[in-house]
Amino acid sequence: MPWDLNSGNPVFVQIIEHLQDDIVLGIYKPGDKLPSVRDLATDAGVNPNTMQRALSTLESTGLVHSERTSGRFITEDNEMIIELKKSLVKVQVEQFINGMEKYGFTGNEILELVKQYVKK
Amino acid sequence: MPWDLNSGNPVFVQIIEHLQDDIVLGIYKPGDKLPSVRDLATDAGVNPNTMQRALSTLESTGLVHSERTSGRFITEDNEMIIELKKSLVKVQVEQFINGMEKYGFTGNEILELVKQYVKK
DNA sequence: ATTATTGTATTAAGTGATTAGTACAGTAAT
DNA sequence: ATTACTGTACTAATCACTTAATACAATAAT
Repeated sequence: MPWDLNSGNPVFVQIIEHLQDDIVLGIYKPGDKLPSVRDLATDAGVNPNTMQRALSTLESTGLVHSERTSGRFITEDNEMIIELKKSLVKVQVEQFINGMEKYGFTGNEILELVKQYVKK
Repeated sequence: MPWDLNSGNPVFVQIIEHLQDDIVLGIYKPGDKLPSVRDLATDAGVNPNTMQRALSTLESTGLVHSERTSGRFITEDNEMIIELKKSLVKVQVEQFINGMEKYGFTGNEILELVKQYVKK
């Protein structure tokens, strides 16, 4: 049985995740105009091509859209953003629990662990 | 401020993680002989060179060691394995909680979320 | 009108990871 | 002794990602 070897994280993917987080966290709000590709690239410390790739890929999800020459904007669909957050949280929690169960921890043991680490 | 863009996961790194998990889970026990580089490569579905790279890298941690021509073996130091497991668990829990807190969840909310997902 | 800014497109080069193929020397099994 | 297996070494080719540099057309700002 082949192992699972599909967690490569290229920079442009990490950029997408970063932008998704910013949107979900409300740093960018529905309808907001994003900084230009070039400015974002400078902020992130990456090549404009890489930022362009991240943005145009992110675009295919509908979360952002570009107005050819006036800029790029966050979706006005607040429900989409809320759903994205739910989805991101769900994935993160499930991955965590799966990982812990793989190590042999029971549900209660996982809860105890989280309790311990939360109190710091 | 530059973004944090350092989570690339090449295959040989994922192999290391996979092997660490197998050791921590007791699939390989202290002193056990590992399958040959070529067999492991076939198992994993990767090139022998890639497996060799993963193994020789893992070697530098002391978790495994090679006897030139007779094979490669898991450390007999059981304490090292226990410590590795603790460390892996700690990293996973902390990363999870940090991620959740970034999304604005409080300690109690995180616990509630875990509780929900654990019961499935 | 002129200028700056926008997203987008294109070509080229460089880098790291991976695969492929081959080879060598030492040990184990027979 | 012979054979098979072991880790290891080496070169070459390929691929995806990234960077670099440049260019174009449409809009915004002046």
